[in-house]
Amino acid sequence: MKSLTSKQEQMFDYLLACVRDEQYVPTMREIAEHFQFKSTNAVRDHLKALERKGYILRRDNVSRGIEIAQEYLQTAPQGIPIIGRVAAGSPITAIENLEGYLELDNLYGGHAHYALRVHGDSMVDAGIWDGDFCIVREQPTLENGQIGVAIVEGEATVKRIRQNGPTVELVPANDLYQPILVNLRETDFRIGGKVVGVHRVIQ
Amino acid sequence: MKSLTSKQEQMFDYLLACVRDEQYVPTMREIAEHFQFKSTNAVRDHLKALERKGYILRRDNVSRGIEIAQEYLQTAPQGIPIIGRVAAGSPITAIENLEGYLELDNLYGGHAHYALRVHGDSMVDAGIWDGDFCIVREQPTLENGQIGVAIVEGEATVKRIRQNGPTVELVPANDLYQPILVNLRETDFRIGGKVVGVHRVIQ
DNA sequence: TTGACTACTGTTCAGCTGAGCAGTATTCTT
DNA sequence: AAGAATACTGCTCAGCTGAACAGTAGTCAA
Repeated sequence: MKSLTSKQEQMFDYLLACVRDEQYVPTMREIAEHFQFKSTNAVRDHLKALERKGYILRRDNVSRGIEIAQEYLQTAPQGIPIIGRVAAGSPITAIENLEGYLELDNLYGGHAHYALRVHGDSMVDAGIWDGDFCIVREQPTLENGQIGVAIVEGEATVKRIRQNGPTVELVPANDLYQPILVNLRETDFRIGGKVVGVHRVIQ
Repeated sequence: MKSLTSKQEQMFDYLLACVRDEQYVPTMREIAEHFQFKSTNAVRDHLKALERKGYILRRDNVSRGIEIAQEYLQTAPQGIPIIGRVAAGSPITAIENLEGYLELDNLYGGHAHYALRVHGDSMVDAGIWDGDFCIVREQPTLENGQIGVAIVEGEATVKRIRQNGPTVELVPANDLYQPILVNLRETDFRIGGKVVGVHRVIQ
């Protein structure tokens, strides 16, 4: 994007502040007053420059018809910064270390996902601990042996799920527990989805 | 909040659509045209009602001076819905099962947090696997034995950290590895923070 | 030194804008 | 049966608004 002069930048910052912080687009006269211009034409020239350089869009002949270009309208980046290699000597969250942002909506967004809190330690060997949140993608079936949510008689549990004909085997990941066998002919059973993520809050 | 009549609701929905989806507050005449009113006074009456009931705020004598009340301006809830007990028979993501939303910014927001991708299996017995994201709260010290980020000669690793006088012990959570001893007098060492969360993406 | 660009002042003008008043009709509550 | 609220039409008016034109002054590159 083309660079702005210092005056143009001031004006753009003012517009951003108005539109983003208030929900409020100023008129040319309001802008003129803010910058203590004695003519609206000063504003007009600046707005023209900002439009030409792609920072704003304007609706002609419409009061308060200024629109901030999409790419400048973004709010602060969402999520937690992901740090890659730590550059020697620099503070750990320095920009040069930044690899991206960890954000659940971005990671799992778009499809039907939900989180389920795990009770008990039956899945510890799969790295799923008591109290962890399982992030589940809703889907009606699983490949044999995948970890998913089994809903047995309305009760949801996270297990490794294997189907053998009319019997579904819910296999814990902990030697202290035995697999649970569910007879599809006798028991109300459905699959709540596939576990696609695990989140643990410590302390 | 007071309830709206159906016409008032239509108008409020229209305003919400304009303001939220476009960045654009309509004039009374634009609203009148949209609803095919022949007089702006119909709009005026509705806006008055909406203002009286607290759904909007108005700037008097200002063009496009409509403001949506803060509580209605919220965008869609962020994060992944957390499902509690699954009500029998109902679809799993039904509202009655909803317990809240899993959202990293809410969980860890406010303070200086970052995420660090774990390489290797030295912390598997602590439930931190190869490829997991550790969510780290920046802090300069740890209590003895807490899991945190150790930065040794600019290299960041997640370990259980214990300090014995001039020596720091980086203890893996895996019997296959030996603790690493760091001499503070010889080695550049600092603590990158405390691990307060773990996130794993499966598949 | 010429021309392009930036950064304004000053003024005019058509048309937009919200506010206000006077009505009408309908529905709902008391 | 009466009053209040809703849901409009129709019209006027002061003041706001963006656009346009004619200037001035400074900077900067060719």
